Amino acid sequence: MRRSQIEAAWLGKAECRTCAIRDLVLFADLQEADFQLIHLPVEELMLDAGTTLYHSGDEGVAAFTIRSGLVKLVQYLPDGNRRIVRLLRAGDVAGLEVLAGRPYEHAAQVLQTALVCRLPREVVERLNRETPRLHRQLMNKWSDSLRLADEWLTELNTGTARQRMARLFVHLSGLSEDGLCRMLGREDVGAILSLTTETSSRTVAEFKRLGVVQEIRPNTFRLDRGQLDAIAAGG
Amino acid sequence: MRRSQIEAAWLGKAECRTCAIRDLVLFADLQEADFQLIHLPVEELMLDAGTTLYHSGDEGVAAFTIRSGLVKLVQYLPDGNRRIVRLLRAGDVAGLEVLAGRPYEHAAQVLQTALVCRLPREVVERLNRETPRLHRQLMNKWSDSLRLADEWLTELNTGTARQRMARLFVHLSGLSEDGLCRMLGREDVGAILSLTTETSSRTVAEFKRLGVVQEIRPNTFRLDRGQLDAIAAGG
DNA sequence: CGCGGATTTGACCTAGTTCAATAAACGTGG
DNA sequence: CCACGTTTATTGAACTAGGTCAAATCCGCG
Repeated sequence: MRRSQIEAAWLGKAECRTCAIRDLVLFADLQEADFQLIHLPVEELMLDAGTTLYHSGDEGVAAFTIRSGLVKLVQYLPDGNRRIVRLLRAGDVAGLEVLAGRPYEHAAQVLQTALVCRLPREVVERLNRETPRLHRQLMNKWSDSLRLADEWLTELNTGTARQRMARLFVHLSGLSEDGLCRMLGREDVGAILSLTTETSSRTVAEFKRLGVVQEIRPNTFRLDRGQLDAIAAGG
Repeated sequence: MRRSQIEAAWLGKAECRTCAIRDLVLFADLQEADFQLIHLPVEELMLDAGTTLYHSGDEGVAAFTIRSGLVKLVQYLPDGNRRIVRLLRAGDVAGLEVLAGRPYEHAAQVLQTALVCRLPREVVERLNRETPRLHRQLMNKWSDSLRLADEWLTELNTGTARQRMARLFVHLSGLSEDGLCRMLGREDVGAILSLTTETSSRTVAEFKRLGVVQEIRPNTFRLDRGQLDAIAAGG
């Protein structure tokens, strides 16, 4: 049982002013003067796969901007069952709920080495109070999260295992620049699509056999979008 | 194919200042002066079951506060499939996404006669710009919606048909003051739990047979929470 | 009373689960 | 760099929950 070993990954204070992906993130609209309002440090962290950003139920002291990599939000059921409710990538924000004064809703774990910025709750709250320029972005992030959650339900939890898996391949390919698709571990796939690991494995195997996907290197695939779309639609 | 017959249900301009459920809704924190900022009318509407508030993809001109009744948010898949992604009741807000400048994500339809307030986008935007007191509430509503969406996925789309149905009964009973539970049409139940109407029907029938629920009058049930919780947990 | 939609029930069938065994992949220390 | 233990993925065979198709019943309503 490791608690988050976040401390180990400290890179330094982030320089938000010159952030390369600022147009993607929460501080997109901020102007020079607004940055004066940031008094607590925004830290930059490099986190390896497997690291936990926070646990479900923890009191929220910070939200996290994902600058690169991939993070999963996991929710546990009373019966021990486990569902992955969202995947976050560059530009997404984990732990928005703390800005509404609530504890974390999920556990957040790194799937692919991630660079994240830790935004203390007070920094965001202060900025939100003092400058209206953050409102719009914050609203956008909420809206994005909600749209993602709804899509997740309708796309990845509706239809046959083949359809859902096809949609997952497409979805994941959208998360990487190169055309390739890094598939997740079979257990995680199961927790996303509401399938057993066995069925996940079998379905991926079937797709390989049919040539719908091609395994370039272990668990990394080249996709045939045409065929995948056909399957996703009910082929 | 009826378009929304919202016009037919116009009750008059809402008097937000004296709203009976103001502490529940978006304008909870507003003060006397803030109401001066409302220039466009907030309309109050009484809508019968079956009425459509808006369609997916429509350009958003207003959000809606639900004051009573029950509203479903429906999302359609490319293949014609249909999922209900959320149920809204008193205090909830439909169409928040328009405040982030996006078109409606879902279709919103009334399930049980509903009293709603129509909040023109500009009213909320103006208030949001000019008074910070709305921010907090708006944030809460976003956060509520997101939590509801995630719960929906983990509770109502995970486990066996019996478990999901048991959780739906419990969930619905939470939406009415009297201890009773008004169940939805079997087709809607299917669209919520990701089941066919037949399985929905069979499962409800089984629960009746087992005495887990008791049909007081057509489609209205008295629940045995103990047994339902047991089933929900995997009995 | 008779019509149209929703619900229930039955019989059959298949997609996906379960249980169990095997085989890769991966990290670790020698 | 290789042997070894651990984890993770794959595959098989038997089983079952839930889907499918079709018929029967119920219900509100003009």
